[in-house]
Amino acid sequence: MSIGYACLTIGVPGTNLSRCILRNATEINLRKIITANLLALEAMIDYNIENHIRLFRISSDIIPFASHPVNNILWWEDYKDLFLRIGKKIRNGRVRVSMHPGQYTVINSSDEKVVCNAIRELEYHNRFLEVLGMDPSCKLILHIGGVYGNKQKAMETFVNNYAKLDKSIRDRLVIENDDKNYTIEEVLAISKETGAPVVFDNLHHEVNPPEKIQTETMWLQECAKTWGEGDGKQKIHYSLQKEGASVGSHSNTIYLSPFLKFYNKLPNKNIDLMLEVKDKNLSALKCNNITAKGVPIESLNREWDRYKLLVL
DNA sequence: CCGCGTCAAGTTCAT
DNA sequence: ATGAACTTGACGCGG
Repeated sequence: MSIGYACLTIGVPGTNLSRCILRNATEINLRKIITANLLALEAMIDYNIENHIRLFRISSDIIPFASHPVNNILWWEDYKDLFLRIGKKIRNGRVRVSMHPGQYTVINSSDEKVVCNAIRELEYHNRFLEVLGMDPSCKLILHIGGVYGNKQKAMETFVNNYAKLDKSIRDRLVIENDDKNYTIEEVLAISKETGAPVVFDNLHHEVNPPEKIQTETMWLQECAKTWGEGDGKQKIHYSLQKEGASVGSHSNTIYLSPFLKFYNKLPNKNIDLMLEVKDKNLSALKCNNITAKGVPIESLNREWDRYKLLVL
């Protein structure tokens, strides 16, 4: 099992991402940010490899306004060398990367323009992974979208619009249950129509349980069946509710007791587990260290010092 | 230079 | 009908 984290690396110099607001998005400024962010991404990848973290979600914010008309930069050509260099590190380091288009990416919208923008957004993410040279086991994770007062119809819209996507995007797309609208049961039904693999998110599942009552283990096994030959290992998302915060918000850190309880119940340990947690790499190290074998002790000690300094 | 309000996009829910 | 939450911390402006 690889355990990974999303988008940002805590406490490591040179890994901070830059951005700007729309009215400052000049070509010069955008280029400055893109270069800085690609170097930051490289630093995050270096860190992950050094610390035996083999699962990582790349932030959507590396290229600012990537699917917005204000950004006309041919970044996939102009920064190709940098992409190739980073991609090589990712492959040699055997890191599995993914991306997760944001909440605005809604391909089942009743508004055609929204769908159009969502497709542009998917194209951006897919291109990013392609330019890095990542194979289709490096996934794009997407929620189903809105309900619009008629879930059955909204699910059909998703299936129809999914079918219209380029094959290269379809080959990467993975769908996930969310905390408000679509339960794991419904996402699995959509998977049946589209063939898209399903990511099981434990907290979303807890907060938004399906009508059909069955154990988490059984849902995990059903999701496992949706992962085909070229899709790589089954992936799941794991997070804990932040105490005292609104329902579905992520905890600051992963507490080992509930994590181990979850881990021990997993029907198949040969899967990849993405943590969604505020302390990012620190929890990834903690969870990797308690489940994995063969992590060098000096790496463990160094990271524990870092962890104590920042979190405890 | 410090601190606090702001930030592309969509949807749902609360008021 | 309008606004906040979702989730997020860096930016950017005003003091």
